[in-house]
Amino acid sequence: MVYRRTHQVVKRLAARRSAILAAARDAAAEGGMAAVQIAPVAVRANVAAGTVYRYFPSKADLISELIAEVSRDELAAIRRAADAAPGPSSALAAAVTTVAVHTLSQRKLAWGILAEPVDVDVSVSRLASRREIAGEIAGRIDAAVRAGHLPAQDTALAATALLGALHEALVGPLAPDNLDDSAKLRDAVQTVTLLALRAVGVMDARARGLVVQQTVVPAKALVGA
Amino acid sequence: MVYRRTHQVVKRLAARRSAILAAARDAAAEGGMAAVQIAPVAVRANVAAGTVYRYFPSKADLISELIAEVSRDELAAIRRAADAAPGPSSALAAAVTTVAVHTLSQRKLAWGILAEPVDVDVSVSRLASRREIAGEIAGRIDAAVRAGHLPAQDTALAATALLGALHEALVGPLAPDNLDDSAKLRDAVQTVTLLALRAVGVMDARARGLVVQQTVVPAKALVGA
DNA sequence: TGAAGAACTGAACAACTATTCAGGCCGGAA
DNA sequence: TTCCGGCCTGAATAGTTGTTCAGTTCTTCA
Repeated sequence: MVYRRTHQVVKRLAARRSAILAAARDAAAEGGMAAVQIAPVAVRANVAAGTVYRYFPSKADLISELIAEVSRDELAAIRRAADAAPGPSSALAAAVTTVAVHTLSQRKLAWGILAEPVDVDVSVSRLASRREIAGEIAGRIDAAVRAGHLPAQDTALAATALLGALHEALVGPLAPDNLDDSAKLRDAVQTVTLLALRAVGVMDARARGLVVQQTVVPAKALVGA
Repeated sequence: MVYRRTHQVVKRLAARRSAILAAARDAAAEGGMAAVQIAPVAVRANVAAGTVYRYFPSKADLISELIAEVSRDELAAIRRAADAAPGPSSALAAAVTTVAVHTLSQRKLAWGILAEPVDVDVSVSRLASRREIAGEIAGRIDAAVRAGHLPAQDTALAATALLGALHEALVGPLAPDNLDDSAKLRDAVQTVTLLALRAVGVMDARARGLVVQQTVVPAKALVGA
């Protein structure tokens, strides 16, 4: 063997792989999953179309990894926010708010990742990612139920419904299209969070209190949106 | 002019048009919007591919009309159910239940019509249809608010969120895939209806009562699903 | 520095599908 | 019955886009 990968080469390969993924992410953020096409992504990443296939066996694999990456980020953010909360209800509110903020801050990307149909291969991996997030929410609901803050319920179904409500209200085709300034964004986040909390059985007054608590931190995240 | 359309010919043309639309609907019900392809639809409708273009200028027009048709049916069902209810809260519950039942009874079709991305031309017409349904729900929420049964709120956003919750919980990729027997179907409908009513501010106890009221009639509709 | 192998290129290929159109068919009027 | 014009057919066309691969360039190491 007369050729071995140098550390520098390994680094360059990794960088290129990241560049391709980033290019795919940018494309999705601009035009949804339909815009993630090999040729344009390759151009963005400054490589030839064929090179993409040295890093990803197929387009489906590329998209799967993109989805996994975005979902990982979101899940981490949810956990961070929820774990920092003082109690289970507050944690649930934080989790819901985080989902809302993340969704809003990259609407097209979220739409592509959440709803657009893709090959079966991709949909399998997407399903796994979404289940993780739904499971996290379900767990938070469950904690609040066990703490006696919420009535007993099918937490998995509730979590799914909550995510559906958030996504539809914030990025779906019926979502208001004038969520331009940050005041409106914050209003929208608060409104849907309130709806979500009441849906799982939080009393109106208490829900409003929890929503207000969640206002400060996420508002900052929206500035960069 | 030596040729004029006979009544019989007019009828045949209309029948053929309906057949094509029905074929498209069947295809969508089986495999989502992606399965609505000209050639297969033509085969189903017992016509040649080219004939489809004598009835619809393009595939986008065909799909637009399909969506409009399905939405019209659903909207009519919602209105019928809600108008038969004794009061505004009951009407809202009836409307929500109707959406849930309709959605469930044709999951693939609903998914295709609600979420799958299509050409811009189609998305415009789809948006209009969905707005009508969301508007109907928003109106019912508004009536309940005016009657003092619900707190004041952004009814348009609430309606959108409700639809999102229903759809995601019942037909989205996270929806439980074992909604096979009618008992489970009824459970699912009741659960999401309860969530939806609580989301807009119906008190838990009252919401449960409204949900029970709505159980009998729609259950029958599900038998044929 | 040169040989060997890895990485990259980008044009060609392949698969899929909406759309067209020249030619055949059928129904209507006289 | 005959002629005419709209209706229908379905193979060919055209556009799009994922994937391949022969040739080129770059990297490693003796």
